[in-house]
Amino acid sequence: MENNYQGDLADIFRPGSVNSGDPPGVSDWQYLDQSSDQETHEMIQKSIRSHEQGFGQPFTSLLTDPLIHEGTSTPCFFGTNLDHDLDQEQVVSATRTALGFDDDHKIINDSNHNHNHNIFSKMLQISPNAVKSTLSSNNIDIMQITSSSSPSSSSAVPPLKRCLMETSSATNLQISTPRNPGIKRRKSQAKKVVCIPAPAPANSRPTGEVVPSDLWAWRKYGQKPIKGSPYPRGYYRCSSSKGCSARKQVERSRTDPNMLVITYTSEHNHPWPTQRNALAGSTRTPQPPKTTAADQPPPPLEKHTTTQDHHVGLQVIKDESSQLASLLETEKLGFGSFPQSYRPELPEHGGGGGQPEDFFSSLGEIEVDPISMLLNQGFLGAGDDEEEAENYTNKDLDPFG
DNA sequence: CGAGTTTGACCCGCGC
DNA sequence: GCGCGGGTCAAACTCG
Repeated sequence: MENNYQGDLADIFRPGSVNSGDPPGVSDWQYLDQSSDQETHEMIQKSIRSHEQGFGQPFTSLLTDPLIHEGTSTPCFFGTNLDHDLDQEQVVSATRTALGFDDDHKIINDSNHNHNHNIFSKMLQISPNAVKSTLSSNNIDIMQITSSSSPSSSSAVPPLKRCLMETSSATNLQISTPRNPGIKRRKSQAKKVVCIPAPAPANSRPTGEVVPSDLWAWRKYGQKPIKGSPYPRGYYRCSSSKGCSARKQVERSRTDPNMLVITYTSEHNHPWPTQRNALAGSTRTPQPPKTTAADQPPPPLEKHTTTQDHHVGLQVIKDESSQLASLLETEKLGFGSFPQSYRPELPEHGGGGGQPEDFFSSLGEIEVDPISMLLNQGFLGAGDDEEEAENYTNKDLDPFG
């Protein structure tokens, strides 16, 4: 049986100190925070302590980048991974250079908002070499990839804290405690929680969410109002393959409507879909609600429209997300410099394949969301050949190099 | 026609 | 045991 587990964000942005010379530990969080406050640190360290006590793995990742949704919210991704023990050798940390940290744990490209670099490009610069070089056994599963000045977030709560707040409950649900022996219960299902910036604030569409599409085909099978939250939760299952048990739940953050909390449940039992038609699995333009306004949850924030950008193959939201789309368009996700072995399975064109151009052209026929791509596919699968990994340097992986 | 979403009903875990 | 609330099912519907 081949290993279909493709890794996730947690596998990539796992622990370790940013500076490989530093001992890993709570102190690593010093670099985390240019924007978070004491309370945030306490939340983090609380999770870390839980982790150290064996209560699962705490946060796994958090990325922010002010340029993606500059002016709306600070994107951050926040994951947990509690369903399996990761091979420590898979863990990535070499972020100081790959992700833009300098020796002082300051963030490169922070305030300058270099628009030629985005979160994805940074993520894609991670070298397998680096992954293996800075691993240690007692690490913290969180790090901030880029700092954000988060200049115009309307919320008084720092984005990081919002993420922590938003995901902490989901995380806690899965932590096994003596009082809560994880037998066979719904709550004990392995979950990965990802907090991402909402493509657009939920305003014109009272029902449902504009869910960032990913390479997987998701079919919505339900939606429920959630008690205590003005926003409904959407339920999606993988439609890429029959029998795939992968599911995800999408809901808008209660504390920050600009954020989407996506909870992934179960793993895909199949490789990435090699090709998808334009509609399959996509979130198509929402139908007008059939129910009365009184039946609808409140959300409203701001108008937006959706579209399917078939050129890039990414569902985007016109207005602020077009920025992201154009970034993807121009940078092609940085995959051009990805080692073949870490590329997703994609259709070959004319027997070509292998060349970046072919790879890029193939992107036009699938939906690509680097977030989920990294989440679900990862490029650091278990059992990566170390020798192979050493063939790639940061330069090789640097789309700008 | 086959893909999707919507939505009320149902199932079931969990707390009291 | 009961009720609440989250998760899933499936019929009805829309869309291309």
